[in-house]
Amino acid sequence: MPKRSILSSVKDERLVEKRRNQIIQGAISLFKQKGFHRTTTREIATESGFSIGTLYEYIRTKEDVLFLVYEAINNHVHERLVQVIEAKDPSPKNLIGIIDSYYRLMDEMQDEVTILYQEVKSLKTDIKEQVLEQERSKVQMLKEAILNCLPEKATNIEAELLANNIFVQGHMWGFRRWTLSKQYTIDEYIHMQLRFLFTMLKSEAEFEEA
Amino acid sequence: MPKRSILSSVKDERLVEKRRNQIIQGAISLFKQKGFHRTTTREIATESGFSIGTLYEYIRTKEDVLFLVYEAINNHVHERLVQVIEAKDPSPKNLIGIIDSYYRLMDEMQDEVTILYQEVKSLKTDIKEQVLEQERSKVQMLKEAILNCLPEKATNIEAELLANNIFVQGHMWGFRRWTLSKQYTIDEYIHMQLRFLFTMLKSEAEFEEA
Amino acid sequence: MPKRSILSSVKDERLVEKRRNQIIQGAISLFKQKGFHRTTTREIATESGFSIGTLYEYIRTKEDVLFLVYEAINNHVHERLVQVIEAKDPSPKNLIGIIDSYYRLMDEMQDEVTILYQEVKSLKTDIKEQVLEQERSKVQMLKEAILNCLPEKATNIEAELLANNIFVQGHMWGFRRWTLSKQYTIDEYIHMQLRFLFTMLKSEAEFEEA
Amino acid sequence: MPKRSILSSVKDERLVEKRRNQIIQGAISLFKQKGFHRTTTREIATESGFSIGTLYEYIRTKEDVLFLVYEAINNHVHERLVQVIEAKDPSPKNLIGIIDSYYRLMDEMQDEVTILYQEVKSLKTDIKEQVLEQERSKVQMLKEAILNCLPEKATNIEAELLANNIFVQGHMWGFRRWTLSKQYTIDEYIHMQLRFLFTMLKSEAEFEEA
DNA sequence: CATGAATGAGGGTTCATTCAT
DNA sequence: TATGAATGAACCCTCATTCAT
Repeated sequence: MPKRSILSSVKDERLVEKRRNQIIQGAISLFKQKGFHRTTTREIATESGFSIGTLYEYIRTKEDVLFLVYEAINNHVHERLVQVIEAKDPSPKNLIGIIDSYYRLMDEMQDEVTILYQEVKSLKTDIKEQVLEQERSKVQMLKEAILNCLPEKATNIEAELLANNIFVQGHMWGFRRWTLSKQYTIDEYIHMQLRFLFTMLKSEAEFEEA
Repeated sequence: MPKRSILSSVKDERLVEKRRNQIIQGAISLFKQKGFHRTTTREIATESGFSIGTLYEYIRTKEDVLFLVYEAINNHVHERLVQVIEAKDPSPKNLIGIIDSYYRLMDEMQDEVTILYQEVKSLKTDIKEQVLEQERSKVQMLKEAILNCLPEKATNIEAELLANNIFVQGHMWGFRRWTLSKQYTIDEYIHMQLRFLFTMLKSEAEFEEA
Repeated sequence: MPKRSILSSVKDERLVEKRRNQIIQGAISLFKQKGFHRTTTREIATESGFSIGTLYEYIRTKEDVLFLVYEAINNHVHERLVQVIEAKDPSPKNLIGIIDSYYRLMDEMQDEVTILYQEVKSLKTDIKEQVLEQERSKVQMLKEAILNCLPEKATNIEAELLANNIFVQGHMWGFRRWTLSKQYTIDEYIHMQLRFLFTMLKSEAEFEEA
Repeated sequence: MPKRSILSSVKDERLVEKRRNQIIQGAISLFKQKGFHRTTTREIATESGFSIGTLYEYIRTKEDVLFLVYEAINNHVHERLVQVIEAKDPSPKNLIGIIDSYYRLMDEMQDEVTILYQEVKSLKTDIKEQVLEQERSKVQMLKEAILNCLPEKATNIEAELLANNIFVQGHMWGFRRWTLSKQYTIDEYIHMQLRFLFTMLKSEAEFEEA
């Protein structure tokens, strides 16, 4: 899913890839701590391991860094999701596996997810579109998993909403862990959310069995 | 719930109240459009109807404005929630009313809610605590509404999670309306979320009846 | 001839006038030494007697300074020219006086004139138009002086060209004084140019007489 | 007239010559459009057809490029002038031919001449000396043409001034064509300037005849 | 000889904050 | 109390120049 729209003045594709990964790692680490606006381009350069001049050989503006970060986070989540879903045949049990994996992934990526929520609004429209499209595709994957694994239990439109709910509840664990984690472990959180889901879909039987 | 921690050099309490409301209205209007960081203190002053010097008679730093805004938004939601809940006796039907009101409130306050998500992280810790505490109290209200209106249908811990889910799903309507509103009207959204909730609580009967 | 198109964020008109004069003096002094591009805005601020922040209260961009300078120089020349021309009735003798004054003015303003030649090209078009219009009006004044003081000696179109020649020869004294001043004093230069002019206009008689 | 003071790290003289011509052509083309300061060394390298690294094999600093350009323009004008003057025997008619050629050359080289006026001032002194010396020699050529073609019509010192006037009026056509070309075609301009010149020199007879 | 990635000083500009009036 | 001119640290970004390959 490259579709790199960010231009670089450096020609060597491999180097661009490498440097951009450094930038992404550096930036994520800083954005986690202080957010996008409070992070300076010089800090990003230093954290990435090179000079400010070099940073600007690989991006055009600071906002490009934000997009690179969004894209990287989204790609990472997307790839993991594809792996999990494609590894399994459709079955209620496997739906549990998929959603469980998704929640755990969100747990691992707490900080990254928080970054996602910060500045989408202020991105230029075309870049914003891309970011939102990336989100949409992930909700679609969850929706199809529901429809495939529990056929005839949910209408298309119900599945869509449930997929959105799951998606956001995943983020919620990251976002609101300051309060949630006082009440539940990640295991308990997942277990309860899954039980609710299967109850909603009137599939308690399948849930217990699995 | 004043608990004003923001100091002002002006003594006249009434004036402080009035000016701060001007600030809050001006700032919300600007933050909606461009976010906190892209809004300047000068703009806030102008939008509030006075000069930059005057602005600084009522706040200490720009971050104070953010807190004032958070507090105002939270208070508004809180008051509305209290109104709805206290107006009704506990009953399944009234739980529907409460949650319905909550969702509609979130619909009205889409932009304000978006503001809430943007910069909490960068607040100084003590102020952050206050903001988070304000959130917590709203989740508690929802939780108690669930426990009171549908007694014995949910454990304490289940109600807590459901309240969190509802809370976040309300925000979600504001946050993700770019995609959700293509699929559902607000009425449909609320109806489906409510049906899911009552199904989870195995209270379909009560839901149909209401 | 104010027509100030340069915006300032400061309201007090008198102060704006005063500060802009400081800027103009400071900038001219620096542009004389190192040209526009090699002068930094910080240097302009310091030379003007205030901080960089204050400088930007009175201009929007560095290019504004250039325009202010152009305008000031042009206005100065214009005013002096108007004074001289209006003080005298039209007569051959007085044409000599006018042109003599013009050349001496150019002598005084050597450095300023050099600045005028430097960056007109890179100004934004609308501002450039203004600057060129200011030049045009001065050539017109010289042309009319010729036509009025030596009626029937030159056609309209000849007077136009002669005015242009005089105008540029005035600049030339400033521009090429590194070589001209080795050959002539300013008095000799003026005398010779005037004699050439009157010869061209076949008015040697009037020249000798005056 | 090589007298190359610009050092190159490349040894092969022929290559140096070739590369420098590329640089000069590229740079002139860019300086015409955006001036010296707004042109980057990278742009010069690209326009010249090679990399930034290679550019710096043939120059030491960006200012060297400016000198190379000055020198090339001056040489070009000089050579053309020499051709014209040496091709003709001294006669009033041929003076007209010489000056006419000079004006037409200036017309062709409008942009180049504009470049000449821009940055001489900021050159280092020794290089500046060379550029000015090159100018001086051209004025001398014009002066001698006047003295030779119209003997006894002008003193040495008058011829010097007239040569300067012609020299600058040639530039003026390039510099001020935005206004001059509204009034005259190049033919008319030249004709009038020549007529003025011959009148000044009291050689109307020779002018009409030629 | 040619290349182009790396460097970092320095440039233009902004904006939160102060303080004299 | 209200004003708004003044401040300067700090930001984003550019670009001449170098040097390892």
